Order: sequence, then C-alpha cells, then structure tokens
Amino acid sequence: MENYRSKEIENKWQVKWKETGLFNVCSKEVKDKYYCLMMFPYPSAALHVGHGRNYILGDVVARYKMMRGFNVLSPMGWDAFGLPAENAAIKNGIHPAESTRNNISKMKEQMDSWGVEYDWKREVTSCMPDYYKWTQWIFLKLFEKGLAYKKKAFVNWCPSCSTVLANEQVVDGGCERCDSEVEQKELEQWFFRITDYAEKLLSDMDQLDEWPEKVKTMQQNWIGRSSGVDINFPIDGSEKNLTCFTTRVDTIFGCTYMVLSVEHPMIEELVQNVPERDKIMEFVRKVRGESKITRMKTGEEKKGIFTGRYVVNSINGRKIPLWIGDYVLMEYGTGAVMAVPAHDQRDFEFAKKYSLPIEVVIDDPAGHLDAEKMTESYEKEGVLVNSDKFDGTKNLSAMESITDYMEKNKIGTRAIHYRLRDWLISRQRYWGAPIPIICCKKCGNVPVPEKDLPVILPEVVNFRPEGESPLKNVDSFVNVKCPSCGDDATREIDTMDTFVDSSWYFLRYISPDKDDGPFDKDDVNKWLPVDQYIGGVEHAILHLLYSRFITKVMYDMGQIGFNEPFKRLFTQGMIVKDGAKMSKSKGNVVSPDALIDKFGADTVRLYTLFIGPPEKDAEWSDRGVEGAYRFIKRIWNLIGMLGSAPEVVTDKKTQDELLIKLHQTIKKVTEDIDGQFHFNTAISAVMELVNQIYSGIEKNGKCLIEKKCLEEVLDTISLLLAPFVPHLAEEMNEMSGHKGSIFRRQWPVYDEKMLETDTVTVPIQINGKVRSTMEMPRGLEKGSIQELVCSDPRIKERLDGKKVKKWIILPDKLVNIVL
RNA sequence: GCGGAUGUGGCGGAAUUGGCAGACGCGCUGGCCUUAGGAGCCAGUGGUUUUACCGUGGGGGUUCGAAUCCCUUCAUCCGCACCA
Repeated sequence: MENYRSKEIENKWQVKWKETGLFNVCSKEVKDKYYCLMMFPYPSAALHVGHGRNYILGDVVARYKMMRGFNVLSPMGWDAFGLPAENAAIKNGIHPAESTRNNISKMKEQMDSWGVEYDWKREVTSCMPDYYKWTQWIFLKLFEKGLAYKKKAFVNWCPSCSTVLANEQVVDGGCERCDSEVEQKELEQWFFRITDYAEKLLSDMDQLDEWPEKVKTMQQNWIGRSSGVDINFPIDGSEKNLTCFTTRVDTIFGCTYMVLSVEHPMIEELVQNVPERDKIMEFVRKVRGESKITRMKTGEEKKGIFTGRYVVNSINGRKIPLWIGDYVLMEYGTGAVMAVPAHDQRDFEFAKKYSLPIEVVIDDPAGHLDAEKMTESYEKEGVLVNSDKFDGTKNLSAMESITDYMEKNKIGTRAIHYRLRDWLISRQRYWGAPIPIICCKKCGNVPVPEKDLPVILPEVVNFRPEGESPLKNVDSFVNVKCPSCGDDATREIDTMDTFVDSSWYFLRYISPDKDDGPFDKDDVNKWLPVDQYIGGVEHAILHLLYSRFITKVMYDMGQIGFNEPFKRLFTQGMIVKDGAKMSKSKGNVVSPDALIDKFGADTVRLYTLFIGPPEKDAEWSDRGVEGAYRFIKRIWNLIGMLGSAPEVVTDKKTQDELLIKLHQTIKKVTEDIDGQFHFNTAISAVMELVNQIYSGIEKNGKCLIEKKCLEEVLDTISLLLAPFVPHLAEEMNEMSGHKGSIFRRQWPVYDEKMLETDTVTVPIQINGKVRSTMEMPRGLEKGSIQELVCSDPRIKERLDGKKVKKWIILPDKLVNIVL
C-alpha cells in the first residue's frame, strides 16, 4: 500500500469530473431538480480560506443532493462590474476588462484546486455584453412600467469614489466601500421605485420560513413600516396646508409647534415675506451643506429656527408656531413633524432649548404630571387630559377614536409610511452597465429600443472620475440620434449600480446562451425558485432585498411564475484569524494554496467543515488542519490493512457492535447534513466510527473483524464522507472495485433494526447525582429495574438504613432514587 | 435608545423535546516503535484539599433532576438608529 498522495489522487479526479461532466445538467431535465446556488463573487485576485468556506459548503450540499438522487444544478459566475477593478485600473493602468479576466481565471483555478465543481457551461459574467444586454433590458422593462424614473433629489455622494450611493450603501454615514464621509448633493439621478413594493417585500416574508430569522428581521427593520395618521395643518395666512405624519395621534392636543426639515420644498415660499428671511435661509443652507455624519450625531443638540409663520392645529383651532429643525428628515414621512414636547423626548429637549410651550395631555396614573416641573417627557401609557371630549380615555384606545374623528372632519387620514426609500441606481463611474436611455431635447428621456441593445460600454482610456461619468468624454458614445424624433441627442452617461447586475443573475443561469431573451420562461419556471441559496450575511439587506424586488417586478409583468427567488437561505459565518477578519492590511490572510499543496484539498475541505457550525464565525487554526490530515491518513491506512490481509480472529461481539455503530453513524450523518448543515458533528460522528474500527484491530496486526465486514464499513464510510472529501471518496470507491463516480451511487440508508443493542447501560442516580451505572436488558419493566438496582452492591450500600421517598424510573434511560 | 445573537476545559467546539456535562478535534503528559521524529500506534487529560466535593458568565427560582425552563444581572458581538 502506497502512502497517501493527495496531489495524485486529487488531480486525477478533478480531471475526471470535468471530462465526464459530473456537474453538467440539462435545463430540460427537471425531474427531481435541485437548484443549489452560491452568491456569485466579485472577481478578486486571490481567495483565502474564508472565501473557500462558502464554495466548499455549497459543493458539499450539491454533492450530497446528487447522491440523494437529485438532478442538481450548481452554477457559478462573476459579479464582474464594479469599483475595485476600476480603481485598480486608475492606479496601475490595466484596463478593468483585462484585470477582471485575469482574476476570473485565477479564481477558477483556485476553485478547481479545492475540488469545488460547477456546471461551467452555464458560467455568466456580468460585465460581458451578452449578459448586460439583459440587465439593460430589465431596466427598460422597469422604465416601461414607470418603475424606473429620473428625479432631482438630495443624494448620498461619496467624494472619494466620486459617485452617488444608494441608502443601503451608506454605513454609519460613510461609504460602505471606502469609509469616506458621505456628502449630500442635489443631483438628477435614476431611481427604481422599490417603495412601490414595500408592502409585498414585507408581507411575502411569511413565505420565507426557511430563511434565517435574523435576515428577515433585518429586512423588516430596513423596510420599516409604521402606521399612523397624516394630519393636515392649514397655514395661517395662506390657502395651503402642511401635512405631518404621526404614529401618536393620541397626543395631538399636546402639539404645541411644528418643525419642518431644512429640505422641505415649501420653505422658500413660506418665508419670502418674513422679516427674518435672510437669517432663516442662511440657517437652511448651512444645515443642508452638512454631511450625514454631522447631522446624525445623536446626543448632539438639535438646532432650529422659527419661520415667523404659524399653522393651525385643526382639532382645537389653536395657532402654533412653525419651526425648521436640523433633526427632521425630509425622506421620511412628509418632512414635517408635529411636536408634542410633553410626550416625546426629542421634542421636549427642543422645546426646552427654544422656550416653546409644553402641554401635558396624557397623565401618569402613578402621579399627576406638571409641565413646569417635568425634566423629561412622559412616554408611557396613561389617561388623556386637556384633550377636550377625549378626556378620560386611555391613550391607546383614544388613538382609534381620534383618528375616526379626524377622518370624519377631514383633518387627517390613516396612513402608512415606510423607512425604505427608492433605490438610487445611477453611478458616475465607468465600469458598469450603461443606462439604456437617450436624452433628447424634444422628447425627453427616450428608452433605447430593445433591438438596439446592448448599449455597448466603450473601451475608454481615461476613466479617472471627475465628478461625472467618464463616458461623458467619449463622443462616439454620447452623440446619437433620438430614436423617437431622429434629432441629435445624447446618451445617458451614468452606469448602473452593480447591484442591478446581481439582482437577476440566478435567472440567467438557466439559459446562459439565449440571445433573444434574458431567459427561457418555461425552464426558469421549472428550475426556480432556488432550492438552496448560500452566501454571506453581509448581503442580508442589499442584494437579497433587491433580488426579491426584481423577482416581484418580473412576476407582476408575467415574465416568471414565482414571486420569491430563494426558497431556502443559508448565511455562513466568517473565518477569522487572530480574532480579526482576514485582510491584506492586517496581514492575517491564510492562503489555501500552500495548505492544499502540503496536505491536499480534501484535508483543507475537511478542516473547514469541521471548524464549527457553518453559520457561525470561526477562528482558523493551522494546527487544526493537521488534525484533519491525520484523520484522512487514518482512513487511508485502514484501506492498506485490507490489502495486506492481517490475521483475522473474528470476534462476534466486536463485529456486531461495529455494525450497530455504523448504522447509528449513517443516521447521524444523514440528519446532520439534511437539517441545519451540521457538518462539524457529522464529521465527528465518522471519526468516532473510525476510532471504533481501530479499537477492533489488535496492535500486533490481528484483527477482530472479518475482512468482508471491514470492507462493508469502509465502503459506507467512503459514501458518508464523499460530499466532504470527494477525491478520497472517489479513490476509495474505485479501489473497492466500483465502476463510475461515487456521486452516481446512492446515499447509504440505515437499518432501523440495526440501531439498537440488546442491552443498555443505565445511569443510577441518588438525589440526582450519578452513583453507579448498570447494564440491563433493553425494555425491562419498571418493577424489574427497581429490583435489579437494589441488588447493585454500590447502591445497596448507599441505601442502607435509609428510607426511599420516591423512585423515578425511565426504562432504558435512567433511574433516580430520591432519599 | 431599539432589535437580534452569543457566553461551556488550556483552545475550536459537542450535548437545547429537562435525564451520565465536556462527544470529536487541537494542545499537553506518559508509553511503545525508532538511528532520529515535527511519522505512526496505545493510554491519560475540567478543577480541587480526590471515600468526596465543586463545576456550563454572575445571582435567584421551578423540578426527583437544569448548560437546557422562568426571573434578574453582567459581558461581548451584529444590525438599525433624531423614522416623528
């Protein structure tokens, strides 16, 4: 028997899998289909073992499902547009297309070296015209439905990336990519009307019962639905109204002033004849110019200014002052809030600072509230006071009656507002899919006709960003005729957010070569939704929300027959080193290449899976890898023992026990994989089995187990480990005389009858503490058990002269004697 | 502030329908084999004042019995954050 040579074995099988097309599936064969999908990566130069975890997990699932008889689709592609390639290009002069191509081939090599296989015939690359043609097509479809629109708005601007960002891409007021402080800029930009789908995105989450709660909660919070009332406040000395949204209509009688956001569109009109006008506009301009970080600093004192105008609180006819404040958000609600200082802490602080009136309208049941003496707002429940005919009602029940009253008297209407805002998809950068719009002076924004797609991204030489898209300077790109009137026109020069590219790629895998449509409808309807989606939790909001949105739009347009793209979602944890995320700058990156070279891909895979529950973060340990290597060699040496025919002295008991263990292991491994991907415990179960084999082989080479039995056990082990260590399993499979791939064999099934021994070892407790264990026949009745236990000398001794209060007997499980 | 998660040996982690805490692996100790071992095999390995007691972040409770259930508290991590 030769030593274990990982390289030879692994190269051999990696080639074979490709030659035989193990992972290739035909879209038309949908019987027992299983769509296993990993989030497609951005092509970066070198992968580390943390990235590997994602691909290995998916590969395990795909291979396991194959052995369960499923027709498994496991594709891979590249989220290939985006900033890093472009930034690198600016730095080193290599065109993004070229560096992307290079990175893709490097990554493919790495995936191959891990033994991670895909149906490469379906590879999609989002920066290729045959792909982005259909990204542009999706844009056009949204435009047709009025779901893509251009508007001037205050948007998040990253000065370092020199582009706008979606709200989802702003983290703690900074750019998610480069951390620079995000500025507010008023620009005309393209948006997707995702807010139209807020309700569906929220309510359809009840279909997602196989998604992690955490991800669903994050999406719920992001969508942020709240229901309340839009209240109209007539402006004093004007015909117009201002509308406020509130979730606390019960406090309306305590509203003593109103505050507008500095971005509120009516400000200029309101203050035009006010003497303090210049001062007010100065304040507005100043706050508008502040960055999100400055404005969002909680704990920072709120700033405001009186407009000199008043509005009327229609419920009691009272005139209240109208203010402008830096803490009111234009994007949420109506950009105007009614202030109830007695019952809202923010309003309370603002009122104190600017000496605005405070009026109590909910009294504390624990003691009368006095507005003069309050040091903070009262936000708990209570009974309404100073609220006219609603006095004496509990505040919560008053909400309904006040709302009814308002609707009846046309003061306000029930309303639902969302935190979610429309998805800003334009980017002022080069390396993305051009937005397929032509701007005509006469016709406005004209969509590029479908037959003219794709709008090819030109090979620009200078893509250094200068505040506008680099495409601006490419005359041949910009100058076109209007498709509508034929006059001279210009192309939209912005490109699309890369999250648009990734919001539909899972559809393209089904028909990657189709050139007369984005996908084959019938096939897509048969293969989707995705049965298992695997990726990092960092996409909990962005990518997963956008993909759900695009899926719903396609569904409503009749393009597809399902309204949720991913049936089951698994978010894997990060692998950290020295307690920190692996990164070049920290110098704690663990490269798989050297490890695979030394120990082999199977070892790296096994260790990666053994490191801990895959949904949790884990600390990488090079020592641990050696342990995995040792285990593989232990198995390899067992195969050697079969060949070298050790002297066999069959011991029936040892052999029976081994077979029982074998079937218990099949059960455990199957359940661990099927359920929550507990690969770590599945592997430890096989380790236990292997240990038991070793203990059945005597040191001097004599074996207590028959060769035939050993062969059977080893064959089953190769099947059980096949998803984890596919190369070794294939080799074992071939050595034992099987023809063809092990992945075309059936997953082992356990025999229910083989799971149980005839006798059981039962712990005997006295007052809940284990004092002895006894072996007894399985299924013994309580009476006999008690008798048997009393005969145990160790127990007898302890019970001597004492009175037993109670016997707790769980047959086959446990005995507890209470004294 | 709100929401969510986690807390178990020297380390990664098992055990979650309440029922032998520490499976499995790493590390460590000892032994065998060896010219040698950073190879392999075997044995041991939670702590202590070891007939026994104590032990799952801390404190209380329910129970014959709690890592697991309840209350309370602390710590760490993640998400959202002036959302009206």
